[in-house]
Amino acid sequence: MRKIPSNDTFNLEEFLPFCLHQASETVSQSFRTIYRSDYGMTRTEWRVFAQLGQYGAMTATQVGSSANLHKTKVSRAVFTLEKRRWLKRQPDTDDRRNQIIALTTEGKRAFRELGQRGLTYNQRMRELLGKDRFDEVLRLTRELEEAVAKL
Amino acid sequence: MRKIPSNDTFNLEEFLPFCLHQASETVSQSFRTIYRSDYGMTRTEWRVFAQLGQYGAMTATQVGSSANLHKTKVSRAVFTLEKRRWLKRQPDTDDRRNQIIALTTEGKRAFRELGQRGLTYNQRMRELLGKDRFDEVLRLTRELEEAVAKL
DNA sequence: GCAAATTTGTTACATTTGTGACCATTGATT
DNA sequence: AATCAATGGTCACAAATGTAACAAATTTGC
Repeated sequence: MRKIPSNDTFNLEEFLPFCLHQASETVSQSFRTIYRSDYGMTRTEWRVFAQLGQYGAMTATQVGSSANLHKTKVSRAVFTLEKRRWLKRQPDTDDRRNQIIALTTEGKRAFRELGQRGLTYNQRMRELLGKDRFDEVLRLTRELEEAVAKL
Repeated sequence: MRKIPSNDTFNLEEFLPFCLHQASETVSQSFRTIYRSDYGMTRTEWRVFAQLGQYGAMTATQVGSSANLHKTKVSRAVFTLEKRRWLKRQPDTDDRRNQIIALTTEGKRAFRELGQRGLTYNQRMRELLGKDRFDEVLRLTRELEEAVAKL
């Protein structure tokens, strides 16, 4: 009596969405305390903030498409971050539907801090996992997205 | 003037939580339509359901620890799946706090269907990504969780 | 130039999730 | 045995998200 072959039977432990979700959530939660406890941000807020810190001023739509966030999520995160005075909006004179969003001076300062924490976290994980495997993970995440696009 | 080195500057595109989240969400959403549109299930329900289909009867706590779901999430998913008559609960005579949860006959039938869809999806992704890379992803997801545990 | 279609962003409402309190039961300490 | 702590599960309330409708600005097609 042989073991059930994984190739013609559903097996959760080899099911890509499940495995990825588990790993991703485990990793995300381990970083969460930094933006959450230390800065009182939600995951969405942190993601919007990081986009702006990384790439500079852009419109809400651009934030959303770059980080894969629905426009309502972006809208709400922008509102909250604005209240915190970490970003401000400017009307776009070319297309008055847009608003250009950019970090304030204080927002940039906060981003330098948080970016530093993120860098430290990343380096730590790179050590723990091994640099080759870490880089392999990054490469594979890109390839995964390309693969899904071909579905 | 050289490019900013990735090793001493925060860079979103190499930030593990971000990259993993993007890939994981992209993959999850591409499978979502199957349990969602076709079966009207939420992600949490599907995850609880898959645990039970895969591993058989167990307590709510076991479901949660196996799939990394908070007990309230499990509790609510179990309630919904029970209404749908896909699972039922039995009191545990050894420890009357527990309830043993198991799929019903109809639940098992549904799981065979959904499992088949999942298998097909997984095989498709394996082809698209390449078997080696696919297997590599699965291996790395496990190693990632171990790495986080050492944090 | 103008009506219809599209895009940007916000809002209201419904659904889902997070958090803490809670009850019932079991285990541990004495 | 009596008390106290720990565990399994549910509930109520708050916070976050998804969805659809919307107004305002722009683009398209005629």
